[in-house]
Amino acid sequence: MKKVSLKDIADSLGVSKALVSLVLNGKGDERGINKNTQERVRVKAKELNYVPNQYARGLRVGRTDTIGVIVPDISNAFYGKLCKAIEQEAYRKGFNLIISNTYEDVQKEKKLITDLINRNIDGLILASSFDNKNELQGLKDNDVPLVLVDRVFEELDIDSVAVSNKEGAEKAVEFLYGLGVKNPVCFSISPVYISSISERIKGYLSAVKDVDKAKLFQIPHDRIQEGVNLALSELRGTDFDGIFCVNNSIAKAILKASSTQNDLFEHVKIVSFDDIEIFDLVNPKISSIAQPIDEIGTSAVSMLIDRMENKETHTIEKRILETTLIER
Amino acid sequence: MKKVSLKDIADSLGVSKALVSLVLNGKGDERGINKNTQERVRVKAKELNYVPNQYARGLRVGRTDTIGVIVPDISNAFYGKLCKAIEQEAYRKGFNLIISNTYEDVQKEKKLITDLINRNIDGLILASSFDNKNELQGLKDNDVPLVLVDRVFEELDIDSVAVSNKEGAEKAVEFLYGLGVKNPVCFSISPVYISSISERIKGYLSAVKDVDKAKLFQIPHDRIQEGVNLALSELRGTDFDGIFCVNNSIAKAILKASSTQNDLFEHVKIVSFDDIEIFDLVNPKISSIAQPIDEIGTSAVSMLIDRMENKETHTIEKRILETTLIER
DNA sequence: CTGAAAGCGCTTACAG
DNA sequence: CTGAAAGCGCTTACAG
Repeated sequence: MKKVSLKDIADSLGVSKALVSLVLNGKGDERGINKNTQERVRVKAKELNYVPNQYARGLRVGRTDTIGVIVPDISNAFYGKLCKAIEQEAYRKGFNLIISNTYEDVQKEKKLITDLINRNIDGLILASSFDNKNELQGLKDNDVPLVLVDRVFEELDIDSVAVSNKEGAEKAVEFLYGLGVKNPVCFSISPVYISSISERIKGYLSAVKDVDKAKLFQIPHDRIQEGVNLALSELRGTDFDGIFCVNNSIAKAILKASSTQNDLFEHVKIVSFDDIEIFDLVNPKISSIAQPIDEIGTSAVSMLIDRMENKETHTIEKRILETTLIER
Repeated sequence: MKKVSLKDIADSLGVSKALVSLVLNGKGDERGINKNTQERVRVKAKELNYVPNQYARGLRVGRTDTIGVIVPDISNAFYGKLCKAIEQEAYRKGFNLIISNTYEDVQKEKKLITDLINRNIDGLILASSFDNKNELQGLKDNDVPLVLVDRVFEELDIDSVAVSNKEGAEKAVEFLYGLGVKNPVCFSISPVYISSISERIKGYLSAVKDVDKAKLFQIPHDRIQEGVNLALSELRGTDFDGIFCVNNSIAKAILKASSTQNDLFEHVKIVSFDDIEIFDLVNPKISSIAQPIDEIGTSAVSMLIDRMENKETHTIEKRILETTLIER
């Protein structure tokens, strides 16, 4: 049961492959091919259940209509929604997606990037875990259209979409003060070199009133619950009364901890980066800094397509979107 | 800046493309190619930053090492985790994934399937929204290796992986009775023709003691909150004292509703299909029927690869995995 | 030990 | 209005 090819259609109709190709690609009129012939081709193609071989086509025209997407972890609510937004926009514009996760593993990220390039993707949307901008420089040299999302590299000339992380964090901390909080601490996640995280930390440090009393916890990303529990036991008995969480994973771990040590949170206000639906359902109340996820995804796709379509011209754009405070 | 091809390496070394191809595919020793020549080829390939063109390769060998995955919605916790499990196993075995969402849109599902076939995927993992098995029959005729996950079609001879939905639902309802519940109702989701959902409903109906008092709500999948609110207001004042939710989306809507009408839930026990992390963090307590998501994903991938490797032989396998009751 | 050649299925100048 | 031919970059018998 071999697949049907252009030649099969051509032979059974007594015309050339070229003609069939032209008709099926909608260039029949433009090339003045007999209406009747065109119709016969289309009918026969349908009858034989013809499916063009995209590999042959890709080889010939050098385009694959496929976009690669690499994120840390698609099962994280933020990246899940981001991928959904990217997928919808890409689909609308006729592109398929190859999605992969790095789980913050730099080696895996390197391998994935090579894999995707091997597969001749037309472009790449990347939320990178790299600590080193040199890795990306290589990618850029490779001439693959690239847009960074969520996590960016200031020093590199690469298109990117992200939110104003520092300002968002400042907004969060100021909100805590507004609620009467005196000593807000920051629960951050490591690795800290990720731009989004480091910016949020900067925001905390810049907004905190008494820098000497500022407290910053670095929770390892692969042992979040453990780290959060540790931090909380360290804080117990001190005069902290507010927590700024740099992302939703931290906030979830705090929620989990709160189920066994509810007392600790009676007089503690919490605000977290990332708005996730859980926050609507739980106690203690967690306010949040919401990111415009759909807009991030849509922007990333359209910037990437722009970049693909006119590679040479076109200056670098580093788009920064605003966050929204959601009070609870 | 053209991409480097086999020919470039061959020319610059004064050997043939064939030799370069052989060496780079690790067949140098097997074909007895001079160790020294092999080394020169590898060094040169690295130096020129050679990346093989997978489209040319795919065209030639008829394999793409790519698996298509179609799910209703990757931003749903269940499918997000399922995709993660699939991705990890596929990556381990050297395959990439093309992931797409249908959002329960049958037309989109049809188009996506055609798209993926056009892209010459080696196989497809599908959680289908089809109400009609004929759609899938077409796919099967097309000879694309296929494994159904989560949602299956009893009547079709297609490999599949799912859990024992009916038994899981029975377990859930029996658990409610064990807690002293007298009148458990069922919150289901429509469309009801989805196998997983219909099986869970069957389970509820078979486990419920007083069939005359059994109550089944069909909540439309695209207006869940609204439907749940409506159902709850209908139930208010009746003697219902237990809810079985057919999936996590329903349970989340109930949680949301509970924040404004907490009183309603004081004497109502809840159990839901799908175990999601929120359940650890909220009130009212929600027990759950957990699915072995990782195992579903891993099984799907290995069954698919099996199927790809020996298409003709190999009988159909409909794998059913067990669920676990998680009491809260 | 190595090379020349065919061919995967398509698209696109070119020719008539 | 239509066809013959080249060529995208690779792999794999075949020949020596």
